[in-house]
Amino acid sequence: MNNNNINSINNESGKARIIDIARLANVSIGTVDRVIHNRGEVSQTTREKVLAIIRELNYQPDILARTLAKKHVYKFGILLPEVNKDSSFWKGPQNGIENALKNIGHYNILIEKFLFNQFDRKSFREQAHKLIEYHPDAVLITPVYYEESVQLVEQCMDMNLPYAFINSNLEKFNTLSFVGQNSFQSGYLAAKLISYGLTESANIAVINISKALDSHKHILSRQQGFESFYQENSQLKHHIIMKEIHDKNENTTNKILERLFRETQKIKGIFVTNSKVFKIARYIKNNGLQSVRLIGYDLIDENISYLEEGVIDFLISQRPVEQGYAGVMTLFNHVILNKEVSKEQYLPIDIITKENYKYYINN
Amino acid sequence: MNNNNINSINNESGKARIIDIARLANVSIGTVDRVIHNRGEVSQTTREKVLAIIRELNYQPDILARTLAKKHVYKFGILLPEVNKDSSFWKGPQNGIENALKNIGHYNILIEKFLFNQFDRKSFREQAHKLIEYHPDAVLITPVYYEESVQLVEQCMDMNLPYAFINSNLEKFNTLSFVGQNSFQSGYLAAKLISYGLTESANIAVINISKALDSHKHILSRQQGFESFYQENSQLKHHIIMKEIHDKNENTTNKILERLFRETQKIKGIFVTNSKVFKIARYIKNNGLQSVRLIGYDLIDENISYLEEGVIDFLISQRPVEQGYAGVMTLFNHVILNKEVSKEQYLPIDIITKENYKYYINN
DNA sequence: TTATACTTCGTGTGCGTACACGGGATTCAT
DNA sequence: ATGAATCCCGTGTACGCACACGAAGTATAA
Repeated sequence: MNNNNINSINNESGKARIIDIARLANVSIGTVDRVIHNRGEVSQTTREKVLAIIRELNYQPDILARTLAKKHVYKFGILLPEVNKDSSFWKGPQNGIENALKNIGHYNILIEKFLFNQFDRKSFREQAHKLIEYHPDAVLITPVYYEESVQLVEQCMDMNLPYAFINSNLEKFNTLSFVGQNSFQSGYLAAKLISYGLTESANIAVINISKALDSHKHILSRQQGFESFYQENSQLKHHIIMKEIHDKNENTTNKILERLFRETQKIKGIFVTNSKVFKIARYIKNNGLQSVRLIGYDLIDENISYLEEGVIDFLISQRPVEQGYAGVMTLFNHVILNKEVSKEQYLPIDIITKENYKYYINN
Repeated sequence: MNNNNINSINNESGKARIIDIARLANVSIGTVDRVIHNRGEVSQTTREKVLAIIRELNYQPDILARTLAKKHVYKFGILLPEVNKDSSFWKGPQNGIENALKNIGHYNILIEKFLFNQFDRKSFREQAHKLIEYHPDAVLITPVYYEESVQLVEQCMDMNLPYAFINSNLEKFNTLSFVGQNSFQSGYLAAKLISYGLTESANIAVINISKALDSHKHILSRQQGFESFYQENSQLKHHIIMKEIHDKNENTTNKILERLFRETQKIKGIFVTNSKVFKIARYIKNNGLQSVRLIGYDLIDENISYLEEGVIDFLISQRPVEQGYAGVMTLFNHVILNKEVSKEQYLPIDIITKENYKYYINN
């Protein structure tokens, strides 16, 4: 009549439970629990017997029941730049973080963001300090300043805290994972796009716009990727001119550009190595310069209108939302699910144009 | 000493539980449960009192505890084309489905795929029948054949089964959601890419390659989008030639192409409206045709080598993996989480080149 | 031997929800 | 007034796991 087969070793769903292991090992669930969590107080023989059965049944703890039973609230600390008036780029990762939280929020997870001023080394240091004091269970870092990041990472290692990087990488550290873009290849792609169908000989400008002198490593990689393309395609007869702009105000920028266009004829293309491409676009539009191919980075609000008007031809997107999302999910997979996570998560190098940008704007 | 405040209305985490509602309403949790699940056997007054408190506390059931307690296994039935030797495109959605299952598999979810032969209407009908007999809790449909899809959808409506579409849409039905690409806009973008930097006057061929006469609606939209771009940019002096190829064997295809190139001079660009672009690429490569810009759809294995070699300039990707993923997640959000899902989920129109394709290949 | 300490293990309770079961209260008919 | 039927509702158990508590067993010393 009733099929409550109490002696069944597995339940009908086929998934092994702690009680199944316990029965097979002739011990109680308490003992199995101690073995699973390495809590000691188990004899060597029992321990091995239980472990063998766990392996044999390929036991995977039920994550729902575990979360429900465990009172612990996991805390993720995230160090990333605040949204500033210069660029809305960092809204992306923040949205991605929120999206991730919506997906995994059921699992007793608390996320605290520590936002620093991208252009202020001291602010980075302060927020890093607060991050540590927060006593998180895992950490996501945007390593903007090298030395300070190294220091932070070393603290994490001392405290046995898992950490991952987004947007840029500190390669020499054994991080859980890096989530971002291959900067070199994105620059390489930019060169391809700018040269595509440009058969005549031409001058191409590469412009670095930055606040301070220390251009970030991935900015440099973009530039190198760009140059690498032209080294491999020397038949193109394109000549590259490098230009650094330390971005104080619009006036200085304009003067530098005036001089550039005065001194160099036939500039057919400009590659801006970061999201500040709208500043160049503004100049081009105001001065009625036609037929200059312009390419830069990131689908931020400031760039969209110039993309719409055709002043900017292409934007390369780093999938900012996905960066935040994948960063959080990486911590989650490692800390809560104990899953393997891949060390390098290179996100696609999206090509954005006037015709497709609308479908890249989410949240 | 101990702060087990038994009379606390909310627990420290701030989330309202059933027991909190019960206490506030002076009833037992059983009654609250009956109200929540509309099981009747509750007086009108109590029911309203409980509902009021539920609203006031903004009670959200704990999805983990719910899943744990409920024995029901949710079944999702998915109707989609099998991977065939003509194209590996449908591997993408299948991988996406697997990915989704890995994410939400803890929630007692069973996914059954019903695979039909894309070129066989009868096979579609049979699998649709099996799908219904499977008695799923929700359904994901790739509506390849119109009449049969309509019939299937009507059955779903009769059985009160939620259903969603991926890849292509049946617009007149009130589906849960459509996950796919804006075909018109993708064709529009293709025209932009093919014309970008092509200043000379030229002939551009648009080629439809299909097995049967019934070209799918979204194929037609792609073509219309392409034409639309040139109508809006008549200054380009590009002339469009349409060509239908009913793809029996390579010989027939080659003959048609031979005639095309013989009769029409100065073909500078070719737009293939689906993933069969590798067939054109093969012809172009074998006949040493240089400087023909070639663009088509989908990052499938057959196309990659031609992309590598530079025969295909661009591929437009429909994010096949994400289609499968988003499709399953849509059912999950609706059925298990009772979340709102957006009616139209248009995925980005990715531009794939030799330089960035590697970062789009996952799983 | 008895007292003490330490090791090893089983039991019980709780996490928040679902659902079966059955008990008290009310109504209606006799 | 007594029985049966009906309507409402509370209680208990289960889901799979974590963890506290304490009990039994073993070893060591007095």
